[in-house]
Amino acid sequence: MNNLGQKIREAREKQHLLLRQVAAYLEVDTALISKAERGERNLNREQVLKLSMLLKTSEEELISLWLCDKIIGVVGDDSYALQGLNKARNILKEL
Amino acid sequence: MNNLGQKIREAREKQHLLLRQVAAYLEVDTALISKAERGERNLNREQVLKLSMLLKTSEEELISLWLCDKIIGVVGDDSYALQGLNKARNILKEL
DNA sequence: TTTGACTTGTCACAAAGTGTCAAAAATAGG
DNA sequence: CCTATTTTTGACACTTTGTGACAAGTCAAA
Repeated sequence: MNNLGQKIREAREKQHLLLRQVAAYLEVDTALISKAERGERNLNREQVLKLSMLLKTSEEELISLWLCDKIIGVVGDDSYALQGLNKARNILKEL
Repeated sequence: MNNLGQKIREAREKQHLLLRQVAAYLEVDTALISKAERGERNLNREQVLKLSMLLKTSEEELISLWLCDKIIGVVGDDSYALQGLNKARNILKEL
């Protein structure tokens, strides 16, 4: 499971949209959306942005979930994950 | 530039080691170390661990710098980077 | 000018990511 | 139960990215 995917499925069902419809909106195959919702495939930033419109969800929420998933994918189960995260956080806060 | 690379170069010079020597220790080409120190190439986890021994630097410090670089590479210049980071942080704190 | 340290670019190969398709599985409606 | 529709799955071709090695390059010091 997957944070962004979970959110997307939730929002999609709340709006009574089919995978097929979401896929058409993003101009991709239905299978891709199915997989994205279950965390088997990644969407790209533009696709997430478009989804935030279609699904009436805040851009910030969706994009930060998307980033969150990518981060977890990268530091995942490393025993120093939190330490790395904190270092990154401090560096990004500067900019 | 690169956080891990910077640290490694610093530590290597403090110990008066040559790229060649570090490379031999890790059993890779000298060029790879040169690039790693300048952030052009990534090392893998084992290599970083071995380096922490050779360079007498704490494992935690080096690995978390390594993770930090990976995180920044992924969320890099996204305008929601910090929000994503915070979400990831909260999730990882749970586990 | 020669030597040794470091850097750079390129190569071949491996690994991972991307979107699509067809078919299978699950689900809902009659 | 049967059928139609939605969703999931696995395979595929293709592209992109990563990896390690090599050879040639720069540069400074002796």
